[in-house]
Amino acid sequence: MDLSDRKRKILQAIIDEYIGTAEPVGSRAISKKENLGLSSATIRNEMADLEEMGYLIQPHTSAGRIPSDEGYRFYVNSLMQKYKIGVEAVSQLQMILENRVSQLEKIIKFAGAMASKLTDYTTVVTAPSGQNLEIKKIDLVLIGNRTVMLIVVTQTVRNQVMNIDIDEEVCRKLAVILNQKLSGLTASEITFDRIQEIQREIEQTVSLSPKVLIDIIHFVYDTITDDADTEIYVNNAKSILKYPEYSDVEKAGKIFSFLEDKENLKKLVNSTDSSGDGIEAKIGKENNLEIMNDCSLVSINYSLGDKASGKLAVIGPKRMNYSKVFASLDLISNEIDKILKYYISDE
Amino acid sequence: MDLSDRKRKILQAIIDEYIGTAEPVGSRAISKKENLGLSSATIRNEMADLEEMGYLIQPHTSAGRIPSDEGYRFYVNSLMQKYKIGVEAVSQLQMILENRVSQLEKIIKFAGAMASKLTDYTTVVTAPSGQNLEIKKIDLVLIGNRTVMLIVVTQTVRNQVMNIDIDEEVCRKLAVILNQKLSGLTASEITFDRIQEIQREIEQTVSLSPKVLIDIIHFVYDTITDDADTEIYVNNAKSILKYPEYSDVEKAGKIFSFLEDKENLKKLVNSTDSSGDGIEAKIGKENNLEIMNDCSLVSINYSLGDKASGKLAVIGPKRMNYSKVFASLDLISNEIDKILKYYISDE
DNA sequence: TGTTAGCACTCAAGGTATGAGAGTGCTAAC
DNA sequence: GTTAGCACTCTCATACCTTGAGTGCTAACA
Repeated sequence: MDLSDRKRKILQAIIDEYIGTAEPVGSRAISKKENLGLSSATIRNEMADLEEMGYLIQPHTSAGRIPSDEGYRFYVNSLMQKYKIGVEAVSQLQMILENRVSQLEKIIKFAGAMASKLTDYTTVVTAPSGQNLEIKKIDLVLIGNRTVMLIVVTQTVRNQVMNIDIDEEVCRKLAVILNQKLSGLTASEITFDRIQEIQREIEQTVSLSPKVLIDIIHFVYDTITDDADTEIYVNNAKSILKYPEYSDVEKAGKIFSFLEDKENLKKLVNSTDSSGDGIEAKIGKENNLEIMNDCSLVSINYSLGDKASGKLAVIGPKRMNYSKVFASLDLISNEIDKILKYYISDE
Repeated sequence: MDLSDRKRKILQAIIDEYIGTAEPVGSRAISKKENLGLSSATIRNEMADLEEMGYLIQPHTSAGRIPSDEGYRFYVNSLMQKYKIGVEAVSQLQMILENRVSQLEKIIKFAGAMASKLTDYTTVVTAPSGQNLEIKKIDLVLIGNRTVMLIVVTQTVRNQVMNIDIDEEVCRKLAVILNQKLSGLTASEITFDRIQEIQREIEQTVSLSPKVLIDIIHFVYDTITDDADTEIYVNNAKSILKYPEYSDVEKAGKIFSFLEDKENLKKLVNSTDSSGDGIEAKIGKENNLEIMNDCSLVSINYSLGDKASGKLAVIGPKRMNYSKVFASLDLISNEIDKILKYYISDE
């Protein structure tokens, strides 16, 4: 299955060209542009071979060739040139980040925005699950008549509201117990057993009707362990409309619907490999999703030390500038890692 | 400037028709559909009059007429029929809301989602400014080495992070003082003078380097008064692509860019009347914004008692179904008001 | 005086033919 | 193994024509 050096060069030239123009590329164009010293006829023969091998597709007899999914795959794996991001961009990114040590969420949103700015494609970024973040503090605040807000502080803040009939005094006592028992743990370490232990402790200290107590216990447990609404942020969705492959409004609309459907988007993004710290590209059908057949998803994991991790991904046309996207994601994820490591360090 | 009854009926019929079809409507169509007992020739004469008066426009000589901005305006002010929302939809909305008394943010997001579901247009919803919400509690939590998070609880939670070198003990003391001095107030009541008063109090109780103290004071003041990032949520942006007036990808792209540009979107939405509790429609050029020339913005204020208010708005083609949009916004804002009133009541 | 039928006219939209251009595959010669 | 040359194919843009919807005007009618 390996290709002659000449075939590789030709395939690379075709894909590079196609990425730029979105037009099928012909033999003449290649023989002119590249200085391979070959005539178009020779290139034609090679192209016919490459097509037979499955790397190229001919939309119709008298058109040039475009890369197949396999062609892109080969390109990404073996042919692609390394893209070098300009020094100005890098130092600008670093500068902004340094002045922006702030909430986790802001950093994450910023990462997405930055990626879409560098690549000019749509980006998707998910917040870390929070299940592995240490609970710094828990608070219970009365914010209205019969309305209590539970606030869980980790690197970020999660809050939830419940209607229940308790007074400020009780609130305070409950908060003290919850803090004693839970702070320092991570959400994933908190089992329902542990919470029930707390329930017994509360029974001894505070006088509450059993129903209210049970409600509170469930409330606390749910709030802490609920991971359903890990956020997912989409940036620059409109860039989709820039690419000729979506000039069909019908098609564009479908992609937009998909990008607004956070649940399925999460599924897609989470279907990428979560273990490594490398970049993963899923090209067209590799995504196993009808709507992504004409798109590629390039993703990278960023991490908060060893505690939790999220994903930063780019969604774009299959003929995206992979090398630029790879370089951008790599850069951002590295810089963000640095910041986050500093930001959550405990010593 | 008043119109004969017949002209009104004809104008109404034309706009109703155009709202449905997005095609210029001709005299024959009107004379057939409406049972006015008039021939197309008569209608034609009336239409010529209406055009002269500025209510209608003829895209080209041999086409039917479409409403002008003034035509829509007249329609909205005087002609429009009341739309009745189905009982099922209403009771469904009420049911969901009742089971969903939860954070302010969630309610707001839900309002936007619901409006876009009812109308099938793009909706925009802004959170209340927070400046008039009472501070329930303030907390200061150490979340990492030299990293402090300030948490301000009102009906909602705002948090901000700062790098500063203090220990847990100091944190706690500061939190106590801040709570004593600030809880119960609204952000708008907090002046820098007042904060400086607190600064003096801190100086007496806690030993801190002057620089750190000043940093903290600024940090607190900024976090509380910062209103820059009041959120704005966009729903169902993709619906734009459904309407033939945006089948031009170019045009659609511009609208999308605009919808992603939160700052300018806020400006647009906030340019609507904020005092009343009625519905306001801005049609085409009335928005004073190039990009909105072919769109209408219909908005309503919702309120949290008398304390703060936000906006719920629909953005759609000028030929939107105004009467349905009006009814939907009215319904949702009413229901949300009810819930919020209950939710923030203090007694 | 208001309404209507009739007719000539206009214009956009859609279908068809045509030609140019890009690109291919194949063959034969180098 | 490489290349020049040629016939062939297919898309795209253009021009042209037809069709149909709709108008404005005029003259006749109630």
